[in-house]
Amino acid sequence: MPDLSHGDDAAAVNSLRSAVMRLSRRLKHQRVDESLSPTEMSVLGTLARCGSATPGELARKEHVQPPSMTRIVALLEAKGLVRLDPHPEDRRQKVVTQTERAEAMLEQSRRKRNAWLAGLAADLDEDEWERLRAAAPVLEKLAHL
Amino acid sequence: MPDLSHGDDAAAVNSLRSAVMRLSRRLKHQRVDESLSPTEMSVLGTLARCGSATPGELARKEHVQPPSMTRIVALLEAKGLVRLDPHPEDRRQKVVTQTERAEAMLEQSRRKRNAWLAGLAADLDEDEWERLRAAAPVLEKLAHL
DNA sequence: CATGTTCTTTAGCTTAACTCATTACTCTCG
DNA sequence: CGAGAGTAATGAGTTAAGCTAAAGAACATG
Repeated sequence: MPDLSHGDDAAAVNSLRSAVMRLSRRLKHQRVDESLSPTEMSVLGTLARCGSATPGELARKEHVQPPSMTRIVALLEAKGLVRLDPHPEDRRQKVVTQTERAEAMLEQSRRKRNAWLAGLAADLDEDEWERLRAAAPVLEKLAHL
Repeated sequence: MPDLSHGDDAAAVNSLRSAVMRLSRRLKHQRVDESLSPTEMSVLGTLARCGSATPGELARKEHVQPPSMTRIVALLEAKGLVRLDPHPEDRRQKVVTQTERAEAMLEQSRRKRNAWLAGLAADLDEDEWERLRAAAPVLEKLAHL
């Protein structure tokens, strides 16, 4: 249980908010792959982990409103990275599944990401990396809390 | 020096990217103060730390293009949170300083943020908070690297 | 001085989200 | 069984927050 009277928590929240906003701005432009927005990348990543999901589930995971996810899924489908099938039990829903092409592109983007990583490596020491690794799951938790 | 051959780094980068994008979307909506965008808040925070700065400096710190900062500063000025003075040595530049009103509003928003924090406190244990505190400065570094 | 460079600003555009409303389907309860 | 309530995806229009290109003013340097 965090000590709320401790000023450091408030300061950390401040600092996190600033850093997250600035970082997200950078990430928007520093795309590992042109032609694919960060949210689209994120959706592909989610699909890679979960296998397949309905648009609604994806919207909840990405913290985006359903209409936005409809649009994103449509774009991904147009790029051949995703397939839409009817839901087996509920004909209102659809099932979004990534194609083999998406796997190939994820692999390719993983390579590019490693290059970017190498660039960062020069500026962060091992202790800093360790902190990032440790915090990553907490940030994920925070993101969909 | 990070071990790039170690797959965990790539995974962590993936995870960080996703989490940062989702978090930034949440932060956009979960404003501690209506009527003030996250970037505007961030600028006020920077000014609180640095005293005062030129629009150009602010743009570099926030990783925003100069025209965007012009707009942001203009909005802050319209809300009476910031004052623009001529630069003492270079008449091309201006000096942005926060007003007493900004300090009051920062204090008020600090209170609201603590309430939000209290909400989160229930869902994070002390170890997780510790990781966030530890990672915050690294994220800041990353943000303006 | 003249030319080029830097800082801010203006104007117009793009993107990626949002809200509201609609359609299609499912579920529940009388 | 059928009517009304609820939920899923989507269509249309809007908004927000950044961007680029270009202009104007002030500085710096040959």
